[in-house]
Amino acid sequence: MLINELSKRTVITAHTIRFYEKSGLIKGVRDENIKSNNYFHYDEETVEKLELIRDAKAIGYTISEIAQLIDAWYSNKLSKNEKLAFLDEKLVSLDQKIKDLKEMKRLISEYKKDVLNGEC
Amino acid sequence: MLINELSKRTVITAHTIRFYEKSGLIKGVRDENIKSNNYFHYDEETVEKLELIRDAKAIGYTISEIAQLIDAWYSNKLSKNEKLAFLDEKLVSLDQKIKDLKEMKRLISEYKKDVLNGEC
DNA sequence: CACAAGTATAGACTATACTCTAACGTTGTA
DNA sequence: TACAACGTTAGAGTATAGTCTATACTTGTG
Repeated sequence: MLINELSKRTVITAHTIRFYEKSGLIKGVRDENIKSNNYFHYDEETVEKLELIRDAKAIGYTISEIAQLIDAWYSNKLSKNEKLAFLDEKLVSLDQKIKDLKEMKRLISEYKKDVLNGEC
Repeated sequence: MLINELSKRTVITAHTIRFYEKSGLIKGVRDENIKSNNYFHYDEETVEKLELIRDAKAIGYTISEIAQLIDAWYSNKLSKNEKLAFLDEKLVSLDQKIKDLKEMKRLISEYKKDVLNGEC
């Protein structure tokens, strides 16, 4: 598929998709048989990757962290053990983030009590 | 206390503290009795605020969200009901973030299984 | 065929959140 | 008293993550 379809399917603008491509997160390929243009073609895997990018961004991952995640997911730059170690690291940091969020919930709930009691 | 002590106690650079002050997150006061300089003085509440800023930043809140949080916490710009509504909103969005993080954990765990089984 | 819509590239622009530099005045200490 | 350390302000610079514009060529439609 071409960039316009990819954009429509992922609800990410073509500009942003090209930005992700420049950043190395995704990679389109050119059709050698077509000499009249040099349009990029994208596959289903790219759709998946863009969905992963959206999810990972939503939880606060940076572009370079997401690039590493995509490497662990889709490329063979890492060995099996390196992939597992990297994914374990991510799981640990996600647990930490969940802990931080719960602590903030506790803080806000406590403060809510004070507000209810008219203490501030 | 002066900015240097505040900086040491919070482990936040004076530059960054001044940036937060410009952004309206904290507020130092000048001592009317001292005419020779116009140094800012900070109280314990400012230390607390900077700790709140650190915590809130860690979970992904922006400066302007933190400014609102500090208003709900320390100022009287909001009525009791407005404060409660704002805090409830924050609790809901924290729950959503926790859900997102758990979903990402699930994704990563699933992928880890695939890697273990040599499926990718 | 005209012309709207799609595609590529380079580069400018924006917002957020710092981070640093310069210039200059104040305070504390050997 | 010299001078290092501290404080203030204005403004420049950096990194991240887009977002938009201009230019130019290609493709699809009435």
